[in-house]
Amino acid sequence: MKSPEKVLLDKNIKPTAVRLLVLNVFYQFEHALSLQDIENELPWSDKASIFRTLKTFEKKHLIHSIADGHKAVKYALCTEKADDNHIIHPHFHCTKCHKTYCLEPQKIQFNTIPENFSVSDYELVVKGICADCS
Amino acid sequence: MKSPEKVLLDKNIKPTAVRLLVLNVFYQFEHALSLQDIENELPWSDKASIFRTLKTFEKKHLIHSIADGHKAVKYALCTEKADDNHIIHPHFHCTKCHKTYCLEPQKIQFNTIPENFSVSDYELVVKGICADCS
DNA sequence: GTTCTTGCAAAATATTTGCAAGACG
DNA sequence: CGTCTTGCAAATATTTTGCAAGAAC
Repeated sequence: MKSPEKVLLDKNIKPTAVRLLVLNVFYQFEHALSLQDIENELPWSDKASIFRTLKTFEKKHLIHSIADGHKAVKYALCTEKADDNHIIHPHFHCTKCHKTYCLEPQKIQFNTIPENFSVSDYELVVKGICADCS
Repeated sequence: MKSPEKVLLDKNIKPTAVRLLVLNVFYQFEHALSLQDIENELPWSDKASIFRTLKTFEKKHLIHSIADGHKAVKYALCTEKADDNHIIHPHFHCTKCHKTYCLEPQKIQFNTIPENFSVSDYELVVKGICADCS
């Protein structure tokens, strides 16, 4: 298990106090987190700093954002994975508790893209009821 | 071609002035629209009324919402389609002009859903560059 | 010193509700 | 009358930026 400091350094992110705190929050939860979720976990940190930390993490591909359609955008750690074509990044959004989970990446075939549209990424949100709620 | 009034009546929505205006805006555009987009098209209508119109349309399944991760939620007309299992509802989000298009529904096989998670819907957002921007 | 990060404040953007007047049956 | 719809105002929620102090190199 890599130390949090090393995780950040490997991504070329300076391991500052706020950043380590935010990263640790991600390690604590198995589901995706909104800015508000993280602020709730870190009441003594400033929301703007957390916001900028998330943007930094996202730019450096340490986390990715997920639009699950419920309230704010959520964020989750990126999985180590070759960014191959036609690899889909699936998430599961529970319509009851509104938690969003990352699922295993999966290859798909998809062939209804119109002419002259070029694809860079696929984002799938599966809606339903999670194990905790059923 | 059904008249707008009939479209609303068929969905059990009373065809009022604001609702017809909003519906017509959807007919005018081939891409998905945010609340703000619609307000811009209807400067003499009240945003709250448009908002409630969208919620009504969504509840009656005349339109559906799309979270493409860019700014506000967008809405688009529902296609006539059997709500079969494993039918995916794909949208294309252009990362340059930020327009979101509906793509043709497509059947997929998807098998990385964990135990005890029950699926009700799949929503796919494909990211890339649209024909207008390339 | 120069660059980067942080906290505080506040602006900007987006969503949602309360309420009363009017429309409609 | 009773229900539904609308416009106006305002509350709430969410995202984003400006700026100055301090930390890091």
